[in-house]
Amino acid sequence: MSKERQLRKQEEIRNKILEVARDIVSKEGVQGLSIRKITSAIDYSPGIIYHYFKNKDEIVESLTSEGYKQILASVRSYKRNDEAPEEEIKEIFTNYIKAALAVPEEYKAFMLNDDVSVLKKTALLKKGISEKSPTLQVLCANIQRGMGRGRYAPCDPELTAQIIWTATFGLILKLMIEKDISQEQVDRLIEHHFNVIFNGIMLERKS
Amino acid sequence: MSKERQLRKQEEIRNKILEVARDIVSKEGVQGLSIRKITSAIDYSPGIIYHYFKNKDEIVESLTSEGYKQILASVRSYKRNDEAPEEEIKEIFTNYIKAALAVPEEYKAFMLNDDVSVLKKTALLKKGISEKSPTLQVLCANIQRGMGRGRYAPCDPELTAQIIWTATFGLILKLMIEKDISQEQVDRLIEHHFNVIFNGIMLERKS
DNA sequence: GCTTATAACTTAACAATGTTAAAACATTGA
DNA sequence: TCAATGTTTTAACATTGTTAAGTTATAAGC
Repeated sequence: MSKERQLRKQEEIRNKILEVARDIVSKEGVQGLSIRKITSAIDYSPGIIYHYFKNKDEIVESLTSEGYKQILASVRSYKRNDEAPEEEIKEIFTNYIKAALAVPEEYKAFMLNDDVSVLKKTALLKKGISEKSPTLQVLCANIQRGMGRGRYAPCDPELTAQIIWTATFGLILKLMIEKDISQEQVDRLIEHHFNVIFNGIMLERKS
Repeated sequence: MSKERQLRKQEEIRNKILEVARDIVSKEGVQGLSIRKITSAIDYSPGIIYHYFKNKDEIVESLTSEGYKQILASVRSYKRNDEAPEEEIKEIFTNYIKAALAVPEEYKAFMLNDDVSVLKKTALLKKGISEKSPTLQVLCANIQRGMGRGRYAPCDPELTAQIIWTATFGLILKLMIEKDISQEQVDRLIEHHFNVIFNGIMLERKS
């Protein structure tokens, strides 16, 4: 009768741990997180952690991948724009950027962790990349659409998607590291970022 | 009479410490570096470190900023190309990327350290940015040259330089995190990266 | 309701980390 | 040789993640 209640209680504490941990991470960064900080915040002894998690890494992984899921969730809503796929790309990635900037510590930890990073998962330059990352998938589809309509220059869509993706990734990290940057500056940078990606810096195409 | 000899000996040990530390970092990453690993490698006791360095951070900073200087040094040689400044840009940044890929751990630690990172120093969007970073400076000058000749679209050179810079930064990190990536793949990505930046993905300029 | 088995939690310790103060040793200059 | 200065070690401290053994609580069976 209490089997489910027991499991629910267990989940509850697990979530409490994650909640407190998330709080610490958002305030002091992922390196400011410690087992004892967590347990003292929930009035338990340090050892208890290992009843709910394998180790500290599992907490961090759980935390950051949840954060990334949240980012991906905020990307789902975008309006189809068949004539100008680049508008769709811009909208999707702008959402992605803003969502990432809302949880910078989680994002950095998730992306830069060699073991988990999406950057690693999306085996670069190999076919079928885009299936693993929804963002890359949509990006790829849009590029193909623009290409099909003769609006974009002929290219390898997956390769191009990777390039746009890494470029945007760099912008995000820059925005996170940079302090004292206003919302207007952020918007202006994003604007210019996509302007370069769509139009390039040159007036006439070469080669 | 031994004042200089003494200083030289001091410098020698300091360098030995840095050398050993660099070795550990290149093998085990910056997080694999520990005071005791260093001192046991040079057959000293842990405490000695603090005779030559303020603390561990100073070692890491010294290490990574040296690594970055080395990267910048490899960028100095490029051939002037007044008709096609983008070729110069491409050459400079390709050198920069390759040099960074040669010391990935140092580069990552240097760039992502909130306290030291160039990303922070180059107060974004403010006038006079480029003076602080030689790479940005040259990049900026090239953009202005291309613009002056009516080869590039009108833009804020400093802003555009920042965009190219962050985009390339993202590419570098991606290349570092991604394992099992061949030299050809790296070259192809770099090629495409600059192709997008120079030409954009669209056939005709919009807006 | 008592007993018992299982789950939840604490305690205390371990090893590894950065760091420091005091002591010991070495070297130099007079 | 002696004192002063510089160099290195020693031993400790506090903080980390982690674990094994013990303790307490909870639930199930009779």
